Amino acid sequence: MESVLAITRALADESRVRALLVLDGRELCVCQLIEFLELAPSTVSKHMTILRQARLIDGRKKGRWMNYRLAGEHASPAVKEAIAWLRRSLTNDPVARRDATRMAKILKTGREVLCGRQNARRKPCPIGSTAAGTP
Amino acid sequence: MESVLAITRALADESRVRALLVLDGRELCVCQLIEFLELAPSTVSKHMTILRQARLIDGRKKGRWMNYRLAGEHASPAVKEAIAWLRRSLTNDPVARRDATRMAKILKTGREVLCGRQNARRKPCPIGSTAAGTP
DNA sequence: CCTCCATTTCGTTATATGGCGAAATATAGC
DNA sequence: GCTATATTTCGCCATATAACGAAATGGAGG
Repeated sequence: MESVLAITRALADESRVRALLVLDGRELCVCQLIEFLELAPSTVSKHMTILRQARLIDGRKKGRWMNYRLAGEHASPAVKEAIAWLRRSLTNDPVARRDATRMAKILKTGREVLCGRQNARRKPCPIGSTAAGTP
Repeated sequence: MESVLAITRALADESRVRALLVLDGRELCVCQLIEFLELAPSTVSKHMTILRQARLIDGRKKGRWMNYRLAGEHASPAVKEAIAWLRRSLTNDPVARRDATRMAKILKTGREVLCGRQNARRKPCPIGSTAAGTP
């Protein structure tokens, strides 16, 4: 019961739902999620922690950068089905569509703008290997 | 997006999840749910309101008694799939199993004990037509 | 070692939420 | 009309939660 409640509670916040949807099919770094959600870094970090504790996402550190992606094939059936449910239920949602467009732009703007947004004069995120713009 | 969040938020509480599970395949009256959840009548009423607003359940009044059941075939795909997800994810859950056993007993004890529990010297709930002990 | 940078953790604050009891409302029977 | 009863609504309270900024931590490079 607790694992199911961890999932439902993790999904009970709009920012976390939106984050999960843009994580579909790609790995993103915290800095990209911060840009996307337009929240403070500490807030995004906490949201990611909640999603991770519910096992909805996996995180891996690459140098200074922390990447997150949706739970993969090793995930429990409950997790997999919850993610599938979210995806199906919000496929035609206007917010989700607008988010997808925004995220595409964020991935394009990439390095210079991205980290610079959060702290002036910051060194850009390096390009990662999994997705364009992901460190 | 709001309807999906209404669903996820409704599922983010253990009592509401447990109520949904015992509503599977049966219609129950508030008094039975009060007995089952061991919460105050006002609390159960509020939980049911949340579930109803998320369209996860339907309610209908029968005289003084209010019956609730899971959303039926008219429900949205998101609602249907969320309920199915819950059912599948908690099929073997010990809490859910214990709850099912308890609810079977509550249905058996029926009228005399049920309403009497909540207010001494109360008239028993009349027997309903949909399930044993449901008004 | 240092400085710089990304992220997490911590503490605070405003708001939301789950619980209760009391009051209000709705229904039944006389 | 009345009384009795089931349920909902309201108000209150304790706790949880989402947001923020500051501090702490972890990693990179010199």
